[in-house]
Formats: sequence, structure tokens, C-alpha cells
Amino acid sequence: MKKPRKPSEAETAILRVLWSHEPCTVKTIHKFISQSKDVGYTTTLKQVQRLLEKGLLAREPGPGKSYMYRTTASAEDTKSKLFDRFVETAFGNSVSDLVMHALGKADTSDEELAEIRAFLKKLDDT
Amino acid sequence: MKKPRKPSEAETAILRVLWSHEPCTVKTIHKFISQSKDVGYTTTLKQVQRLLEKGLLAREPGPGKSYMYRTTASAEDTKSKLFDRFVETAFGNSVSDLVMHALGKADTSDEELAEIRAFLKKLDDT
DNA sequence: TTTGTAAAACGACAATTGTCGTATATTCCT
DNA sequence: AGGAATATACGACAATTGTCGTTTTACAAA
Repeated sequence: MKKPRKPSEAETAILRVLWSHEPCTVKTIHKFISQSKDVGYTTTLKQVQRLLEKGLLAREPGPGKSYMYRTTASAEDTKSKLFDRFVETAFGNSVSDLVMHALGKADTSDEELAEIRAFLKKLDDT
Repeated sequence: MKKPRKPSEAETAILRVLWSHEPCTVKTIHKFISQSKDVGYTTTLKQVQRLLEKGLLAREPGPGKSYMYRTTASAEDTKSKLFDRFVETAFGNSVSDLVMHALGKADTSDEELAEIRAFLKKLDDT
């Protein structure tokens, strides 16, 4: 088993689009990406191709001359890997440190806090 | 105010060392870095110099021909920036999603969970 | 079949990053 | 002072990333 390379930041944004809309074409991906970022179509295409090379995406013939892309790993798995990497480099592997940082931020909404409390409560019943 | 560049992954590891041991010399930094990673001294030195260029570190003459380095921004601020970037790219800005991911991981210890619960309780009393 | 057109393939480029090797400079000993 | 240590400065190099422009290619309409 070969070690899959990790997605770059821009590539991660593409994965995120796919997590909510796969399978879809580059055109669609670009539509979403360009909503928050001003970038050319070929740029998005190139990044999709690199994700393909990295084995993070797969594709099959789609409508017309295009392809339909989908992720090869689950969103959960990928997020987990990204998370591990991040908590390691920035928080020295202390998950609680990271979480408290997150919760301490002024802009964390009450709804989010409620969600988290509910989640913790659910963890209790186990 | 000019936009400070962000630290790379390896550079972040150096910042982390400084957060617990600043001010200190490159030699010291390298001692810690090399504990978890096999890398040459000049590599660490170079990265420290790049952090200096990025304005993330400052230094002053130290013992002998060396310098003492310290971070220019607080650990809190830097972590906060890194965190924001991360939650944005990987979790579409949903802090609760990220936190639940964190808590859901099998390897999150009970002590960490307890810490987090305590933190939430403290948030309540406000 | 010719011609457009839309999508993909290719390749180019500059900036960033990880990693060192080599050259300098500064101390400290003897 | 002369030389050994040791820290820093400098610069090189390959890989990765962000961004495009240009060229092909495959369908589709005229």
C-alpha cells in the first residue's frame, strides 16, 4: 500500500465541494469554488487533475466530453487525517487544547455551543 | 499594517517549541525538533531565519556568538489564526463540526473529555 | 463534412517549502 | 597570535503549489 499524498489547501476546498455535491463535473466544482474565490477554470481543472494523480479522486465518463468526479475516501476519513495533522503541528497533539481554543473564540455561536453540549451529553450515555 | 505570511508546517513546529521554551537559541530549538524528527541543524537554522524574515520571530544577541529568539505574536494569536484557516478549509467554517469530529475520535482520552466538560461548565457561569 | 465550441490535456512559471552543503565570522584556548 | 570550535550566513536544489495560457480533442449543429 502506497502512502497517498495529502491534499493542499486549495485542493481541500475542492474536496469539500465534492463532499456535498459528488459526483459532479469540473464545471460544477468550479462554479462553487469561484463563488468564494476568483480563479480561472483551468486552475480548478488542474487542481482536480492533481487530486486525481494523488489518488484522492476517481472519475468516469460523464455527459458529453466531460467526466464525473467523486472522492475515493470518505469525507470522515479525510477530515480525520487533516485534523490529526493539524492538531499535531499546531497544538502538540492536545485535542482538548484545540477544542478549548475553538470554544473560547468570541465568534463561536450559541447554536454551535448547544450542538456541542448535546454531543457531549450523547457521549455520556455510553 | 502589512499582512504577515503564514508559517509552514515545519515552521509551526518551531513556533511550538518556542511557545514552551522561549527565549532560546537555535541550538536549543534544534534539540527539541530533532527529538521527533531526524533533520540537520542547518535545516532548523534556515527555518528559523525564514520565520525571522516573515516577522514571526525576533532575536537579540545571546551567549557567545549566538542569538536568543522569541516569537513576536502570542501563542494564542498564532494558534487562533492557524485554527481559523484550518476550520475554514477543512470544515467549511463549522466549528461545531470540527469539535464533534475531535471528540468523536476514538483516541480522545477521558481526561481530555473531562477538561473540555469543565471548560464548558465554566462558560456557563457567564 | 465542415465548423464551432466546450472540456480536457499539456506545459509553463513564479513562489514556497524542506533540506542541505559550504563559506564566514566570532570566540576561546593554548 | 594561531588555530580549533561553533554559530551564523548564504546559496543551491528538488518537490509542491497556485495560476494560467495554449493546444487538442471530442461532440454537435449547420
